Amino acid sequence: MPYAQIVLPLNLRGTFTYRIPDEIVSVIQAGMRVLVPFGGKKIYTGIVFEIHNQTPENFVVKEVISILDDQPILPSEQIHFWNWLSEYYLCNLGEIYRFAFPSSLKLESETYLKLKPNAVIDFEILDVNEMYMVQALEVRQLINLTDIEAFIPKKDIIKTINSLIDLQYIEIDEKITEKYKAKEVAYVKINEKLLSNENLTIILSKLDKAPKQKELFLSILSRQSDNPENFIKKSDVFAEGHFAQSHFKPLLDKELIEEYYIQKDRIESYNGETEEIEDLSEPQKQSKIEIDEAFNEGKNVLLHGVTSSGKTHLYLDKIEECINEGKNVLFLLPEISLTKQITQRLEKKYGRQLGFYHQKLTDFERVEVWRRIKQNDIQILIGTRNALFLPYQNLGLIIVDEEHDSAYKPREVSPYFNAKDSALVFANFYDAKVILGSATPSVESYYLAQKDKLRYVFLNERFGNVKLPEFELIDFKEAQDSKKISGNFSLKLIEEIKKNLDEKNQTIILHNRRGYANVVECETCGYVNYCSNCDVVLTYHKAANEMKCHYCGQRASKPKTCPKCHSENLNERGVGVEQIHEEVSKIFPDNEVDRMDVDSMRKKFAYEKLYEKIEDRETDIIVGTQMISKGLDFDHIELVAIPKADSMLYVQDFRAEERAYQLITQVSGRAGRVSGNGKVVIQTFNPGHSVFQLIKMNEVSKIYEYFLKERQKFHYPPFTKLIMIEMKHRREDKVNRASQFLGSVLRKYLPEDCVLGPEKSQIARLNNLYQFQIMLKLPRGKKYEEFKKLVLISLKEFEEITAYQSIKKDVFVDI
DNA sequence: AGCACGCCGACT
DNA sequence: GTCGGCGTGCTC
Repeated sequence: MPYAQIVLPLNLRGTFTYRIPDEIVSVIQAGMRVLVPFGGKKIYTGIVFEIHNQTPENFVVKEVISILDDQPILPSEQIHFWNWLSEYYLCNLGEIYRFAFPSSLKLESETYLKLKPNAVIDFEILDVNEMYMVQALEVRQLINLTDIEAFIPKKDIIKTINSLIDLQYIEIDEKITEKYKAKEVAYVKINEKLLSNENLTIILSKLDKAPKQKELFLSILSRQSDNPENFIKKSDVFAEGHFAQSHFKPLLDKELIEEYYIQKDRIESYNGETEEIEDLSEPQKQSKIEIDEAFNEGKNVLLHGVTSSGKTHLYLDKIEECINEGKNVLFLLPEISLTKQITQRLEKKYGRQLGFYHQKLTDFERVEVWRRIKQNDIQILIGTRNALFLPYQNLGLIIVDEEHDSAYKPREVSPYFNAKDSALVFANFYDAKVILGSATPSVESYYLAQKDKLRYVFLNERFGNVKLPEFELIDFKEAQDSKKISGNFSLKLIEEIKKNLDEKNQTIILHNRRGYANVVECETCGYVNYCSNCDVVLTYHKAANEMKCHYCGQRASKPKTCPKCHSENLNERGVGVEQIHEEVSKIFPDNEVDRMDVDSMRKKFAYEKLYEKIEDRETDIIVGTQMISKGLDFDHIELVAIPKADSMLYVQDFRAEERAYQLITQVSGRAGRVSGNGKVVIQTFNPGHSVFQLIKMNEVSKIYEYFLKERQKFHYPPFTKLIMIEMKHRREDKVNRASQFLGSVLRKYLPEDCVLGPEKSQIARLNNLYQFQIMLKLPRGKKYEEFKKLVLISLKEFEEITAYQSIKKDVFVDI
């Protein structure tokens, strides 16, 4: 007897077994969607992962209700990929399913039923419920599952439906159940019968009493005769504002014109001219040869290209080759805002072969891309991490741009997978190649390259041999002692900025902290303003004049006096980007100073407006957070200043120094892109710090040697594997006890030095949930697989304790 | 995840 | 007396 293992869109471990009814056993395949009953009355869209003949023993199996696809919607590569993801990242298949599928492809109980046309119903054999159902369907034709509850007891619904389906009396309406509808565009044309009729004058004279209608008719006629090949969009006719529906309708009624519809893609494709890619420069050609060699040896590539070295140019070249071989390309980016530039370059060449996929698309747009990929109608897909789940037919190359970016593994949305690492595995299932590209590769990728797990290709020269910016360190302590400062700026730095302004160049100032002041503290009693939902101090935002929690988003007004002792001595501590912006505006009152951070960019088109201002050189100085390190490719930025560089280093995170290096290098890449005279000034209390010294020397391999040595010394990745288990509950004692228990279970199976904690998370309470975490430091290699199995056993043992089931538990593999 | 069941305190 | 809070158990 055939059974199917089915994945349901629920956060539950594993797959569920269903019996396959005889009628569909010949057509059902892995990767198809099916409707199945689950629990009391719910119906879900599941995905067939496996078909087998093993009769399950410990439970009563239910039957698959129906199949939704006539061929698999998921290719087998995706099934392998999902299985790998769920094993490697210790997450449930259901979570992956939810994340991977546009929601209109996952129907739930909103499923409609209807009577089978031509069904001859024998009422004699029906029971009461079946009778009700058939009668209701005769009256209403279509009924969704929820409505059926009105006349049939919940527990009998599934039984009734199944038996009526068995009798071939009713069926599930797939056209209705598919929530997705193609977008249709209205077109108009002159009624064809008229065109053969030469007597247009008579027709026109009939319209004399309705001049507007006549005008409209003539307008459509002239469009049509001017350009007989072109279809006339209805919206274009109305666009000029001359005509309204009230002129249109009578013409339709008189059968002078016709209206018709054409299905259209929701996402507009580029229809302009396509052009060829320019030739590669000599250093780029060299890199290309190295990439080709690596690919021939079956190796993937880490392309380390300094800022403005033209990595994109190389990508384009490899994309072209891949397309010519008849294969498809996936181009991954950490975030949508970066798609613009790459798109502009690609769409000129590939036009409609190009597709996009990211979190900002509407559900219907996603389905459209999904289908085009399935039909092999898109050769190049540009997208963010969720684009890994599209049903590619023939993938040949994956490019992971800005591979170091932490947006590839956000901690907010489950499943918690790293898109960069997953891309390497995913590509393998298709026998495709991967290029990881960055100007500042992650330490982990660099290490893989050292071990030749990835081929390291270094593009050490800016395009056109433009010089990299020069670095200067300013000792702020010394400047302070000799009184050569003004606020947060040394006089020397002010001088540098002034010089740059005099030369009519633009300056970027990086300060990676939002808000105006980090803390508002009462000088008299020491009171600080905490968020009421989180264990976090509120940040003062002067521009919005409010206190904000950067974690839960709570806002409060700024207190004028201390809420506790009513003292007016409120002290603002901790410098935010707003304060730096204010300071710079005061130092350079005659110049245009703009701020760029999430708070100032929140308004619609704020980013676009500022972008234009910078491009038109209306802005002289841009003060911003890490946001300014991405995408600001302008020709006249010559100076990058980092007044408080130390703030980036002293963060409680073993990657803090790596992040600081990446951020500084990325921002510095904005300077002197054309002139080669770029300069970066770093102000620090600690100019002797290795990170600053190594950046200044610009000896890339030494920087990575330094990072790797530090990581090895303190047993951090890539020398160990980290798994972090975070537990949350609104009652502190409960989550504390639970985490202690899980800690003890883990220690039972794993060596003592592998388990750290539990301890309170850095933010002990977030959104009113108390948080505790356990860190697992596991060895690499074979041992890791072994230990991870033990972790899984521990987690299962923990889950068996019913008292702890209300605890939210997140597992982060490779934190 | 969702839903039913069952146990306790706050109400008409 | 009942309504509804949420802790617990279960789903192929």
